[in-house]
Amino acid sequence: MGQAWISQFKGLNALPDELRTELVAGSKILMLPKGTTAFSPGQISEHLLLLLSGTIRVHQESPTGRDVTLYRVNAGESCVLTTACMLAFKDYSATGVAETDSSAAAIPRKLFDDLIAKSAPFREFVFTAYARRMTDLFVLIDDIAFQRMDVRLAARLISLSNGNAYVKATHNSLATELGTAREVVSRVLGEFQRRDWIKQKRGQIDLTRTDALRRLADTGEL
Amino acid sequence: MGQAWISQFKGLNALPDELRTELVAGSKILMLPKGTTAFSPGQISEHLLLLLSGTIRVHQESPTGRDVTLYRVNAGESCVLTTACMLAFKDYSATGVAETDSSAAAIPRKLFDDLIAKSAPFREFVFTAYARRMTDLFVLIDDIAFQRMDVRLAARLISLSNGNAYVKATHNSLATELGTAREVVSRVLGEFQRRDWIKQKRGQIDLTRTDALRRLADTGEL
DNA sequence: GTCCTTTGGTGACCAAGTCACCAAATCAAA
DNA sequence: TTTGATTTGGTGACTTGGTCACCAAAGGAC
Repeated sequence: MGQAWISQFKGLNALPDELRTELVAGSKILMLPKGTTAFSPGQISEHLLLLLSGTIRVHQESPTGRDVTLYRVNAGESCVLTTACMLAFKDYSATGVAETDSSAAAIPRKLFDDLIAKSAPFREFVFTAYARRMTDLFVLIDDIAFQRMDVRLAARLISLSNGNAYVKATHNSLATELGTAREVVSRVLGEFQRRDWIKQKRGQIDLTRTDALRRLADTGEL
Repeated sequence: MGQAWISQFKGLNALPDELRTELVAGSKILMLPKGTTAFSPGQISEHLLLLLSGTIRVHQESPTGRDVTLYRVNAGESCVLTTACMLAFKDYSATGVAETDSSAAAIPRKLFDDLIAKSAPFREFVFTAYARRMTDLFVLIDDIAFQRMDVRLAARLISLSNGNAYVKATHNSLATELGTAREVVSRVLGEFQRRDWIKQKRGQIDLTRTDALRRLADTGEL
């Protein structure tokens, strides 16, 4: 496997070769089988994770016992939430769980700090990741506060389908995705099925009219 | 006024004297009269703002035309949202407006970048601020998604009162605070008044039973 | 005073969240 | 392979929150 992984991160292209080598040499490859907790509240993180394959779902458990998905980290992205804690010695309140078998390059705190100090392109890489996540959170807030559930669910089905004609998910997991209740998901899916936009199976939803779902997601109509 | 301002930021105490001097010398004091926009989407920010006095309300206007308060920046805090954009050249989607007459030290991008490179304590200062804001956003998401309106409104009234027995706000501005509709605020305030917890005047709310409000805010009961 | 704008009140209605169930599918252990 | 437990999904009644369409009172400008 060697050094190939670093080329996945276009933000790191701008790094001079010597730093790229240093980065690859100083970090470890981590395997995260599906379901592994990549980070969680309370444990202070000693690494910045750069996700090489798979996806990590970052979610938050509410004091009230419920759960929302905050965002996903995809292959080629960094898990920047932990860096704030790495340098600030504070703990965060969100949990990251590998949603599929995943692998990541783990950059130790010391190396991370060195690179931040030494390299402007690396700084830009890190701050871009921050900006990206903040923006994701703003969009999420807007969605939760102002968007109708059917619109949000349609959008989420499309995004979870990854271009396939089906989504593997239970009503419960979709409810967690959107921070709502299972019954609400059941109702909305029932309505989608009544319109023949989807077909429901146990633990799976087949999308038969992606166009209609997309239209609802985009325009909020029909 | 001289160099005194820097002592307001305890995160900057750890900086060596020479960097403190450099920081003070290289930044400008900015006056932000009430209502001034400190930053807004589209305009690329060239400074990191350290708020010396007053408060800045950071809010987001939704595509749907509505508005939520994301968080407030108080005196002694930094307005870290803009830094992500400063270094990442991306624009954010939130607006910061001075809520009272305010003043801030503005650190130019180049100096900010220099300090990040040179000083570990400065890095810690910046990343701590990030961690703090991210946490604020997580709490907000949780609130919007899972908390009842009466509980949220009671909490907000207490926090906006700043220990006084009144809050200067219209139903409309409170609705924006919480990302809800004016009618909802009117209803809940009506209920509070019926219980003699508050007295409503035009543009102002007198808190007569802070204890009851606090109890509702804390426990979600009564 | 007379407008006009801002602020607040209200009822009817729709959407979303909660509660309390139940039924079917699946899985594991006996 | 049968049985029992668990997971998943369906549903109706009810509460809370958001929207719509008004209207009325208060305060400022002229």
